[in-house]
Amino acid sequence: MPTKSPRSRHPEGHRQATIRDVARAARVSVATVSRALNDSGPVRDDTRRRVRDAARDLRFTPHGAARSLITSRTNTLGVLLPDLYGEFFSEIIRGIDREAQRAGYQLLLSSARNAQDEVHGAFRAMYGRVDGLILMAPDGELAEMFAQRRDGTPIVFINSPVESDDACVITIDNHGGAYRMVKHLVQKGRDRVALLCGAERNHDAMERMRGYRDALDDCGISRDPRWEVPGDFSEGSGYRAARAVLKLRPRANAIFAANDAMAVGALSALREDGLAIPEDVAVAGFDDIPIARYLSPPLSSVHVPIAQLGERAMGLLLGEVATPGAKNGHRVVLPTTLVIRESST
Amino acid sequence: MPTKSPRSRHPEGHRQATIRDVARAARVSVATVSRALNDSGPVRDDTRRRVRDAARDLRFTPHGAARSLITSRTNTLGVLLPDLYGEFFSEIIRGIDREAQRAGYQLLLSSARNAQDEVHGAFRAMYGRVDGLILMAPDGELAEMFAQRRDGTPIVFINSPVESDDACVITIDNHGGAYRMVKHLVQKGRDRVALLCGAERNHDAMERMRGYRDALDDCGISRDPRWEVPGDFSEGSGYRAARAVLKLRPRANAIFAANDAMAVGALSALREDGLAIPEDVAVAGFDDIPIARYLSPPLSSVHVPIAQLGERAMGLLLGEVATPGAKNGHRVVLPTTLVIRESST
DNA sequence: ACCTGGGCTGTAACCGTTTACACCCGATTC
DNA sequence: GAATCGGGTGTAAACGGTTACAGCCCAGGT
Repeated sequence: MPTKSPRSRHPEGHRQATIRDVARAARVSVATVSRALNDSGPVRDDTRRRVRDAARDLRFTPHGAARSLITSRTNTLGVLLPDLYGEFFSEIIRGIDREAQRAGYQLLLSSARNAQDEVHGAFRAMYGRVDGLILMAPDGELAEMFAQRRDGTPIVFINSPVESDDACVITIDNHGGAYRMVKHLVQKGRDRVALLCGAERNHDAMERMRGYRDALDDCGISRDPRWEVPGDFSEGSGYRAARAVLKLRPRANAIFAANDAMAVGALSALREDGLAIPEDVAVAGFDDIPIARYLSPPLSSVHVPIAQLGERAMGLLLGEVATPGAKNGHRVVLPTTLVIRESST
Repeated sequence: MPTKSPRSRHPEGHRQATIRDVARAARVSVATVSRALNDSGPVRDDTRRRVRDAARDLRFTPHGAARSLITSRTNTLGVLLPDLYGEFFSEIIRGIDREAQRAGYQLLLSSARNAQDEVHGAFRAMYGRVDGLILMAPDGELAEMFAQRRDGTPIVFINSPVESDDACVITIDNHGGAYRMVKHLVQKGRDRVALLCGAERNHDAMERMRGYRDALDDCGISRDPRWEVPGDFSEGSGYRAARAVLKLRPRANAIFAANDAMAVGALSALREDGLAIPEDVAVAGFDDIPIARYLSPPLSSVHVPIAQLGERAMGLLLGEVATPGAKNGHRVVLPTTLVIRESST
């Protein structure tokens, strides 16, 4: 006959032990258990031992939600990215995770295409489960909207065009990188440089385009708008964009892709047409994702310290979380460097 | 003079509104607010409207931890991976995320090299914040240890060698894939096939090696232990392993890498030595990560539906979470298929 | 006129922790 | 020997939601 006790034990399998169970087993109060396990107050040595043993025997694991409800700390940080596809995001997550792990934090991950309601939904779902948030929103409008928020949650923006100067935002030198890469191509004697553009309404893409244009202008090379072909940062779009470029006459003798994924697509389009790289067409990308050096030919690219970008963002966030009052708006711009490999020599 | 009220308002900036604030503003009880916002009970239309308006005005966001404490549902699932580096993990996370998003779940992500205490630590930190867990532990001992656990949390194992038949585990056909790939190489006339091994104590790596050996044996080709060179699944180790292979005489005329990352490293080693692929040495990998087709030459590989692996795992977990009692041990083995590209033609 | 029933609402218990506060008690100080 | 002190412990109030339960009110049936 089943007991009527509200806490019938082991209805089937084991119920997770609570702090009360441990207290009962160690013949002390819950307060003492808490103090003993967290070293948060005076406890006699033998009491502590009794508590620890009981906790071990019962396999006690403190309930995370309960703990954070009262302490209002979750030891978790949210990460909200526009996408999860490809090596760029993989690397940035890795950097974020590495730094978070070092500081003993967990990661609550979400991806949301830049649709506003999706991002807001994700944000709502995270409230009360995170101490802070890393947000990557290359879409300006969205980023600014979050920068306006004035609830307590610290936010660090990655690659987001936010103006508010009390916001924490970390970006990379898109313009400078693109500018120098295009100049390099020109110096190598290329005078017809095509650009495979990144996604629309994307701040990084726009900055890179600006760098491309400025470089050509400064070199006194006339630009041809037909050579700025649209893309969306994916391999497939790079492939298609390159195909489009190759149809134009006179043929371009260099292709600058707004990111490496598109450059990869471009490489395979060129190979299909039997064009020699870099002899017929030089190719360069942006991001310097890990495999860039392993492509053939190895891909010249604007090096972005991707993992470091993640680490620094997390570092900023950790600082923000530690000093809640300090509304210290930080702005960090990571430099980009040229990595010249065979694809543009 | 500062008020002594325990709930002094807006000490600086805004405090997040709680359900009590909404109740006060709408002149109803908290119970009614909860019912109105969650549609979880009868509420008069105009009351509901008042509540909704108040919630909107106050920017009320329910506190996740508080909610899950009482409902004992978190709408979050844990993901514990051995590493985060490279396209394989990136893809699997993407698959997991896609399925989780569809079902309205969040993801709590952790990576822990297979050190036992790290994994246990991550697990402890997740308790009370997740409804279930996806665990990838190619290390047998560790996986088995978790399979033994009998607390309530549903766990789904990916690519883990767990025997217990009431566990949920999803794997891929490592042996069959490797076997068929090696047979393919032999059919192309390669009689000296080297193997770049994966990480030690790794179940996938061992299965792939078994497939390699069985295939050679079945083809009546004598195996040379020197041609099984150690690696650890990274590009760098693939590069070094390939270098080691090339030192051996007679020279191998095919290299089968235990995963694509190592194959990428091998390709660049071969290129450095000026060897023609596939004429001098054929190369094949395992996983068929997205960039495999964009390498040059495009890489033959054993196709693994990586994203699908993640999706299916999440699907299994969602089922498990939905029906807590059903201790239905599931075992799914996803088939692998050969994708032959130029690197082995 | 009374009972019944159902729609709407409020009160309060509960989830599992942490922690302010009070208490007890033995040792030290004057 | 009283007062003080401080280490060790327990009691109970939080934290912010959900929900069982009870009460209220009013329509409808007898």
